[in-house]
Amino acid sequence: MVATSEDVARRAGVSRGAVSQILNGRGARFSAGTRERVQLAAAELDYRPSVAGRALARGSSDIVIALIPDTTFGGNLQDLFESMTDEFAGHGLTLLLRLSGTSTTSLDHLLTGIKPRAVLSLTGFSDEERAVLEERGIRGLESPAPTGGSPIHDIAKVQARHLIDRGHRRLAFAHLRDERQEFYGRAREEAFAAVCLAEGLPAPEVLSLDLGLPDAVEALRMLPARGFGVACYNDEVAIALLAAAREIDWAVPDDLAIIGMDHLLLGQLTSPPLTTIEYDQTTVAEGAGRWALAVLEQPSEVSAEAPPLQLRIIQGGTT
Amino acid sequence: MVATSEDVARRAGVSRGAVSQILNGRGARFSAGTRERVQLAAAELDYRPSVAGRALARGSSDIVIALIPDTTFGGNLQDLFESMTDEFAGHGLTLLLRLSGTSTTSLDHLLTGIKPRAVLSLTGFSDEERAVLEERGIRGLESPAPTGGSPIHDIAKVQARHLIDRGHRRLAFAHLRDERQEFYGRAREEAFAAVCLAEGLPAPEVLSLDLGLPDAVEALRMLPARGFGVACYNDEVAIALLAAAREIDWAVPDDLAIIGMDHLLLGQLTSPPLTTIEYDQTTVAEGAGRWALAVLEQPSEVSAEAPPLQLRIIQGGTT
DNA sequence: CGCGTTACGTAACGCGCGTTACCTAGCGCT
DNA sequence: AGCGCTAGGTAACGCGCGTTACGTAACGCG
Repeated sequence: MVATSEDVARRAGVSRGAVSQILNGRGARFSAGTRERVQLAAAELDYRPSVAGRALARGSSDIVIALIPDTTFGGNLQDLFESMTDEFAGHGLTLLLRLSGTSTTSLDHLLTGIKPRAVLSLTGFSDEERAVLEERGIRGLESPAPTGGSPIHDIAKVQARHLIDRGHRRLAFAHLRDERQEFYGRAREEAFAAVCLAEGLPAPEVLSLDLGLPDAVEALRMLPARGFGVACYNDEVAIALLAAAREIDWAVPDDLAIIGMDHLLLGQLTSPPLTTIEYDQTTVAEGAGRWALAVLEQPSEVSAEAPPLQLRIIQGGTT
Repeated sequence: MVATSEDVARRAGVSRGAVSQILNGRGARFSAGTRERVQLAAAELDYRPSVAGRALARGSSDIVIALIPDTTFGGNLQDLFESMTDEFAGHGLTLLLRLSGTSTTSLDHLLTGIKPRAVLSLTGFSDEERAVLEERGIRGLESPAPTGGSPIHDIAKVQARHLIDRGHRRLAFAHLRDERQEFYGRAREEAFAAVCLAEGLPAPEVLSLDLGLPDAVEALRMLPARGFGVACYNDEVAIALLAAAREIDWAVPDDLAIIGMDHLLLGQLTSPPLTTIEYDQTTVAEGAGRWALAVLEQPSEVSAEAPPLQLRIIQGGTT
């Protein structure tokens, strides 16, 4: 049905071993003519080595599995993974996605079974995941943290600084009440609180809401007074709070200042449009992809350099 | 590093062949004692058959690849795939995701390499994709169309009927101007137009917009007059049009009626909240997952029955 | 000529598994 | 005893590939 290396060998008039060597870069020992004949035959037959056979012989496949965190996927992120898929394909690697919400043992099964060349995560691994990878001897690739701390901390810092710069002294952090965001949300909250502390401000209030009007209103009522500046987990939370403020007739940004995160298109359609933070996901992804490829092909040089996360404040009308 | 079937065999004091047979349901010929010893040994060693070895021996792996269409992913859909991942895992299948934006030849490479047990698509395959699957002899699973037409047609119909029921005679369809939606968008538009025709109404106006205010306003200006009822590709488009209407001081729903699709949480935060269509993605996914498993395990009974897509109108304030 | 090199390939093993043909012991029956 | 049968299990092949030890010429050189 599909051409095997045996077919290629026959067509090129050589042995299977020769085909294998030539097509895998170890062909220096063969004459130019033979190399050419093999290359040609492979091309003509559209030969594509079997992942299974190769994995069996070599111990690991050419598959790279990207763990998709339980944070909101879609939109830019999707574009990003798409371009990464193409980029990897160009290097003979197959990028597949795995939703990582499932248990760690499930991940373990995946690894022992598929023997991927590497596992990739743009948001870093949990300790559990790291342990499993280590145990199975599988390469874990995570976008190295830009100097100066993780992206998560950077985001929290930028949000806090912006609110403080705009004159707010009483700050709050608004979580998305979704257990899947637990991990990142908590980190963001802590980093945010740290900035408040460093600036000599009182500890921030902490809100938590679902994306519904009643819930958002309820959250606002938890604030001790008007005049707070709220850093939101993302633009969706920000939109919800904005709607809630309108509902209870709080003026934005006077009674409530809001800064989001993500620069969602929908966030610019509110009135006033959201103040938010943009970062170029495409750049991040391309960087991560390129970096991953480099690491995979030059296992020695683990160049831990990655372009720093560029966070840009989009000044809207909510701060 | 990892236990092989040989290890299990040694530990159970039997041959490797016995292990293979017993663990694959062909163990009726073995004594109960032997079966038990093998099962126990496998459990103790946490034996997990190598995907590669199995794929090689059997011709296809236990991997199921889900093609993720270029439509918006995330949110409910993500939950859905997550639960499907778990459900598949329970049946010894590994569900991986593949962004299908990339070329068909890329899909071809994927198939010939990995030899997945099946390829799954919730939205149906393109003709190209179907051809590739056929050629490679790989099972393509698509959620069978509920009786009475595809989900796409159902959506268009429900939107049109609702607008007509609310007294609108001049209808429009609003596309999302994103080439990735091209395929589904066009189908929806055509189905929508068909309903108009059947009802003796003039052909619908066709709008197309990006999710930005200027673009949405521009789209509205393309309408020949006020008083149109617009069926939107999704809630995001609807939100954009709603914002545009407010921008140019059109009253909703009098000057412009809007019905969305998806029942996005954010769509309920607008003022007025969106009239939209909800469908239980979880149910759809679970149904699809169950169906897929059934088909895979009973290759003969291709029960083409799937629960019909339940579309429910969420009456908001925009119609 | 005789010997050592190099250039060019090939044969063969093993990766982990599924499958099938085959073997052996035990038992019942004539 | 001889035959047939079944239950219970094993040996061995092949899936497609990467890798390495091993030819086998041709060639250079004294």
